[in-house]
Amino acid sequence: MTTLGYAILGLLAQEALSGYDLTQRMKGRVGNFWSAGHSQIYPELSRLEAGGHVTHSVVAQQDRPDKKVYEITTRGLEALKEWVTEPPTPRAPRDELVLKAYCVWLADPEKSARLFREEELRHEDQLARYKKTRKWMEGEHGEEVVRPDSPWFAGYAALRRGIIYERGYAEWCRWVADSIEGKLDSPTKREKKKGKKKSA
Amino acid sequence: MTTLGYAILGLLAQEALSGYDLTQRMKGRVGNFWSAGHSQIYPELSRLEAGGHVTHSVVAQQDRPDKKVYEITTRGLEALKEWVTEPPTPRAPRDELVLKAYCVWLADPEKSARLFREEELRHEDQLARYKKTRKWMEGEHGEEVVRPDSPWFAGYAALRRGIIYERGYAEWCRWVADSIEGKLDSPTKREKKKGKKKSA
DNA sequence: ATCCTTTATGTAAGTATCGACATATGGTAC
DNA sequence: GTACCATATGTCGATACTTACATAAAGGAT
Repeated sequence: MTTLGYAILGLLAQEALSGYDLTQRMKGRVGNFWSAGHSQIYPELSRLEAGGHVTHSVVAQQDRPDKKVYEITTRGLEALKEWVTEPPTPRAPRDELVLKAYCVWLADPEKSARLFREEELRHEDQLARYKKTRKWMEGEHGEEVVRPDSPWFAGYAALRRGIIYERGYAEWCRWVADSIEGKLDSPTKREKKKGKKKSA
Repeated sequence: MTTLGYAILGLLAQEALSGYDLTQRMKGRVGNFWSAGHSQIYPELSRLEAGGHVTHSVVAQQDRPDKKVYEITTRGLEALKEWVTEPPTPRAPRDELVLKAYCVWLADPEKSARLFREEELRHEDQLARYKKTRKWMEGEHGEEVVRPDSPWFAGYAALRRGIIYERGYAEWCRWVADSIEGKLDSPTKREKKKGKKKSA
C-alpha cells in the first residue's frame, strides 16, 4: 500500500466519494499536506479495489455524467487503523527556497530581498486564511474539533499544523529579507550600540 | 536545468568537490532541505558538464581510488545567480504524519498518543542539535554568518529555517499528543473553570 | 587468506509524480 | 450552432527519485 492509498482511505473513512470528489478534496484542505491529481487517483482507486480495500457502485445522474461512488470496506478500515499508529516512513525534505537562501550570497541583494519579501507575504496570506478557517471551525464545531475521537478533529489538527508551519515560514522569510536589507543588528553592531545608547 | 542541478552548483560555488564529496554534503547540512543519493548525483554531474555548467579534472590519490573533482564554470555561476532570485517552482507539500493525524479519530488512543510523543521527541532532539550548531557557528564565525554576501550566511540561513521548522513541528506533535491524552482544556472545560476558579 | 569498511564511480529497475492527451454529458453564453 | 465550462473518468509519456546491483582500490580486523 502506498501513502496515497491511505490518504484516499482516510477521506473515504469519513464519507463515500467519487474519484472526482476525491480529486477536489486533494486540492482543498487535505491538499495542504498531501496532494494528487486525478491521473494518480483513478489508477490508485483501481488498485485499492483490487486489494479489497474499497468497493464502488455506479450512480446515475440526470444533469451530468454518471459517477462511481467509492466506499471503504471493513478490510480497508482495518488496514487504515493499523497504518495510523505506525511510525511514518522518513521522507527527504525538499525546499527550493531554502536552497535559494543557501546561494543568496552570490545574488543581487535587491532582487533577492524582493524574492523573500514576496514569499513572506505569500505565507502571511496563507496564514491569515488558515486562521480564518480555524475561527470558523471553532465557532461552528467548537465541541467536536477538540475531541480526538471525532472526525472533525482530523481537519482541525491538520489546520493547526498549517498555521504553525506558515507562521514559521513567514518569520524566516522576514528574517532573511531583513538580513539582506541590513536591517538587523550584527553582534558587532550590538556591541557598538552598548557604547553610545541613543544614536538616532 | 533541474533543482538538483542548482543544488549541486550551489555547493560547487563554494568549493570544488568530487561526486563522492557532493553525496556526503547532501547527507549533511544541505541534506536537511535537499537530499539526493549518489545514483542521482553522478548522472546529474554528467548532464551539468554536457551543458557546460561544470568541468572536471581527475585527481590521483595514493591511499585511495582516483577521483574526479568538479568545478563550476562561469556559465554555471551565471545560471546559478539568475536562478537564485527567481520565484521557486511550487511543490506539493507531503507530510505523512499530518495525514496520520487526519485519521487519528479512528485509531487506538494509547498507540496514537505514543506515536505523537515519539515524534515530538525526534523533533525536539533535532532542534537541540541545530541549536548547538547555531551556537558554534555564531561563536566561530560570528561576523560572517550574519552578512548575506558571505558564503557562511548560506548554512546559517538554512540552519535557522531548520530551527524554526523543528520547533514548530515539536510544538504541534505535543499539542496532538496532549489532545489525545485529554490534557488540554476544551472550550466547555474552560467555561466550567471560569465558574469555580481554584479547582485543584 | 577472507571479510569488512571507507573511498570512489557508475548502471539498472522500479515507483511516484506530473503534465498532457483523450473522451463524454449537459449546461450556459454569445 | 458553436464555443466554453463544470462534471466525470480514464490513459500515456516524461521526469524525479529510490533501491538495488556492480566494480574497484586500499586499509584494518580476525
